[in-house]
Amino acid sequence: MAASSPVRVRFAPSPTGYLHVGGARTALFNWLYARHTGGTFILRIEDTDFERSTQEMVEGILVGMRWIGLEWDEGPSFQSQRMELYRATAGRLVESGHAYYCFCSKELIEQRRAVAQTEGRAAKDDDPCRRIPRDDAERRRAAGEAAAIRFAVPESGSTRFDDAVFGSIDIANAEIEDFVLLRSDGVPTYHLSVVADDLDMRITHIIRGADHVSNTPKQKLIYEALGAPPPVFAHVPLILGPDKTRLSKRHGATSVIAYKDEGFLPEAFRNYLTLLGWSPPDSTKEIMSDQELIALFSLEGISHSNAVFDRTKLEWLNAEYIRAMPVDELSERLLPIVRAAGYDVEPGKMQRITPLIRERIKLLRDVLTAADFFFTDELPPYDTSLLIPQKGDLAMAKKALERAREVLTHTDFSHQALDQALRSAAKEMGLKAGQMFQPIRVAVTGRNASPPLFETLEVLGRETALKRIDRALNEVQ
RNA sequence: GGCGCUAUCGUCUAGGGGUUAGGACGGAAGAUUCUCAAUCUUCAAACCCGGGUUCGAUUCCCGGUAGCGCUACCA
Repeated sequence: MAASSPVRVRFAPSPTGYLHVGGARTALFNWLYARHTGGTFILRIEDTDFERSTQEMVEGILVGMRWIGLEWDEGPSFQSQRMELYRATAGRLVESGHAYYCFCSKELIEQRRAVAQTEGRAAKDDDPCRRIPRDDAERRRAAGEAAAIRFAVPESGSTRFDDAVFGSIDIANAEIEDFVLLRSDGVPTYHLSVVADDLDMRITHIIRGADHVSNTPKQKLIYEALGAPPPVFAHVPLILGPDKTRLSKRHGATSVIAYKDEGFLPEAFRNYLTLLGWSPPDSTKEIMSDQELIALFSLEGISHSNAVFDRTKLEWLNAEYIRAMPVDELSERLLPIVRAAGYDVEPGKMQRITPLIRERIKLLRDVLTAADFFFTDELPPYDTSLLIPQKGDLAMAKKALERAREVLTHTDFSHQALDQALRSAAKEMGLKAGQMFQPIRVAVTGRNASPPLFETLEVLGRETALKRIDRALNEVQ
């Protein structure tokens, strides 16, 4: 591969499922590499498995890609629309003697494989069709006999490639089966379509999951048979669940859209995923903008071992991004979530609530539990025993609330004024701050943990605050 | 079964022939405080095992073990 040719990378998902975390990370690495090198990022949909591919999943993948913010420069192209290319490529391979027609039944092949395995050899099928003279094969095909096209893997020697992550990998050809290129129904298999497309699209670097390492020699063989130089391969270690098995639906949220719905920020998601299996030259740096990520990203920094997806750390990172976000912007992102939950909140009010909860939420959706008491007039039922302060009794709670009621009736509703007035009231009554403030907090929020009391009161307003205190006094009678 | 890849705190990782093996999340303790959160300080926590090479291996080599991947007319 000429070092000077412009970088062209691709993400090539198969629409048999939603865009999952592993796929998103692969897409992200490709995107980062393209942006880092000023290259081109191509999206290609590998939908040659007609049984399992659906239009819905294609949409799902596009939606996922847009949400995580990975813009592609070319595509999406669809393999289902490029069948001619694959058939022609398979034809060339037969022509040049690198592939042959196979007339075997599925059962026959399985039988041979099983025998090979019991003999302790590679579970590999040695296909006698390979020795059918071409003329005979053509005749049988012309007579209407169905045939697949298999690649004729060299019987000796080995196939080697240099992986940008793992280094040199060498596999004995004797271990590689004569794999199918074109199914008997004329539909290409993965090995054929990837190579044909990657060649056609002039892909220079293939960055993909490490589950493809073992496939790579097969593809290298196709490149060689086609007389084409192979691209650079860079295999990225896999993402595991907490039980160290490959991340899957069993581990809960697996579609990236689920993360969107939970209130993760795409920028935090990108940051976290980039760190999963890659580290910058200065591994002390963890919170990085897209600009930094792009500037620093390199294939050399990709690690060699699989990584466990750590949701807790993702949440921490997300919280970091939330805290760093300007109030206006955060408020704008929060508002639609609040409204979707059925609360009718004015943007102006949301702006005032946001700074009070910004440090208290990890996910955007947390706004619903952290600030619900701001959104409704009437507080839902709550545990009134919470009104009683830790160091105090019911009588004390009542006294505090009654006094608070007086104070709130007359005091200016700014948090400074409230702070001062309530504090001196507590002092007069000989109550500690907590003994005075906790009952009020519970009365106005319905819970014993909330944003700072005075700021909360300020946003709530006099009318609501008094109403809630009255209610608390009633419940306590 | 065969082949391949990998192996540093619980997790993500840095490092690399001689280091107090560094950072982050999480955990613990403390400070602050009207609660919670945030913040700050401190602490605990790792080189898979066995050989070899070497003056010296966590680092290099070999073997073992374990995990993962591939082993389809799926991708």
